[in-house]
Amino acid sequence: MYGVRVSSQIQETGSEGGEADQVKTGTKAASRTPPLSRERIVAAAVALADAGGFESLSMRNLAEELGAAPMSLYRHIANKEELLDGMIDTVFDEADVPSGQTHWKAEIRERALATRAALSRHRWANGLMESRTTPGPSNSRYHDAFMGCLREAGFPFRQAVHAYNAVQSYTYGFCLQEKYLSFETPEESVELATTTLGDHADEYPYIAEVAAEFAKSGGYDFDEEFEIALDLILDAIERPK
Amino acid sequence: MYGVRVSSQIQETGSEGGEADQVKTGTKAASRTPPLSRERIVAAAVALADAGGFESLSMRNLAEELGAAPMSLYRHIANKEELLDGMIDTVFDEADVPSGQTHWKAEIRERALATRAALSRHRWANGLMESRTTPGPSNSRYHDAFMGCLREAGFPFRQAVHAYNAVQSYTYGFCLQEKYLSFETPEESVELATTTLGDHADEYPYIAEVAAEFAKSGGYDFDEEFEIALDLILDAIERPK
DNA sequence: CCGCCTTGCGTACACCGTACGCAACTGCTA
DNA sequence: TAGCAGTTGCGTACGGTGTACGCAAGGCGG
Repeated sequence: MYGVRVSSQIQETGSEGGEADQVKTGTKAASRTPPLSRERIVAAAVALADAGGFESLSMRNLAEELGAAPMSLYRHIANKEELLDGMIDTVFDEADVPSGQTHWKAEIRERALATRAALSRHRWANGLMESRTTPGPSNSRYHDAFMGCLREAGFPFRQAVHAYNAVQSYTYGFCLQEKYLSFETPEESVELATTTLGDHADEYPYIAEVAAEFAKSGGYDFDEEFEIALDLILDAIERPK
Repeated sequence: MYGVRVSSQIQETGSEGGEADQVKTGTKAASRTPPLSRERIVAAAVALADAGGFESLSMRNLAEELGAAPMSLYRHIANKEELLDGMIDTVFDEADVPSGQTHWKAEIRERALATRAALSRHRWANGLMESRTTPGPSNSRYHDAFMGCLREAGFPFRQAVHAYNAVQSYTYGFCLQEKYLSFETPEESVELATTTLGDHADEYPYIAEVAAEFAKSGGYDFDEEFEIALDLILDAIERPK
């Protein structure tokens, strides 16, 4: 979890030969590194946070990953906050989905799945969202399309808002918890539970039950669980009330 | 948002009857500050983060708030991570609720409301939860009681898990979004919307509609909205399926 | 060829979490 | 009562962070 190198994907991709020498704007010869740009920086930041964890995303690490000096980045982004905004926006971009292809219920379902997929590809995103307040274009597009899907399906305004709220909140919340719990195998879940419980297993009988049940039934399937309550919510929305 | 003083509430809480004060080395005179302790430190950290925002919570600021030197805190907590764990645990403590008093539906509803109340009293908590992995006692108690309420009400194990997941995810997710959007007055919401939209109002027609609707109907009532979809979910859980 | 404008970077600063070791106080035991 | 061990507070210092500032070197229009 340290000094992770992600560069192969990011910087120039082709620089096999390590003579990344003339950082210089080489008077001749193809200068190895392509020029910095906002997009290249943001993409590298996303890749770095994905690979090395959010805490490894420092301006210095990022610069190194890009083969540049730390302060060079500031020619393209105002500050780290803006960088984070950009990163969040790429997540929303990934979470978007073509609209108007199917029944609203299928589309909303797909949107929720895509959102969860994007958020679990970039585990740092969920925690980051809460601190961001200036949405980027993909963010706006994403939310607009989501709301649009419901309105176009004929939901009256208020109902559309309620549906939007229910699905969106559930999705974010699920991803949050998913990361919070984050055990991925049955053994892990049991281990976590026993660690958590310590010797107080009898103090928390219902947690103990959950641990025991999942231990014997082969663990917790996050995908399945996500969809079960999602469908519950979608059905509830559909119902005339 | 700077140099916020929170001390009045924190230090000296027990001064009421307490001339048990000079635990201090005070050769003379009632030395003002009670001795440091883990609880006092955690409580001060919560108060500081509440008042000054999470970013103002540095060990140095916290120490100053407590009238101590930065390094003194480390006699009582291993490191900042542990401090954060403690802070989260106090939030869960606040979010808990007496159990077994009423019908499960009323109790779960109340639990969700209490959770939201605690999370919005401490706006830093939601973003913090995602990084914590070692739950404290209040955390375990909270989750155990929640699950216990459902099991005691007769839900079979799997169903209880689904219900737990639906309500819990929705609640966390709502609070996350609430903070993310965080406008509190109609004017604010309109302002935010127009800022967000910029001159591209026609690019995001559905967001624009939301802004317009809420502008004329007196803003967005988070409390009401939370409960509407919450009840939707609770009803869906209740239904035999 | 000259000057301007953009891009990259080296240095420096304030702030962060915290390792380490000393000093002062407490409470015990002789 | 003297001494000693243990606990608590703190001063100093180190390596990390984000980033202000100003210089240097290319690209480019005149």
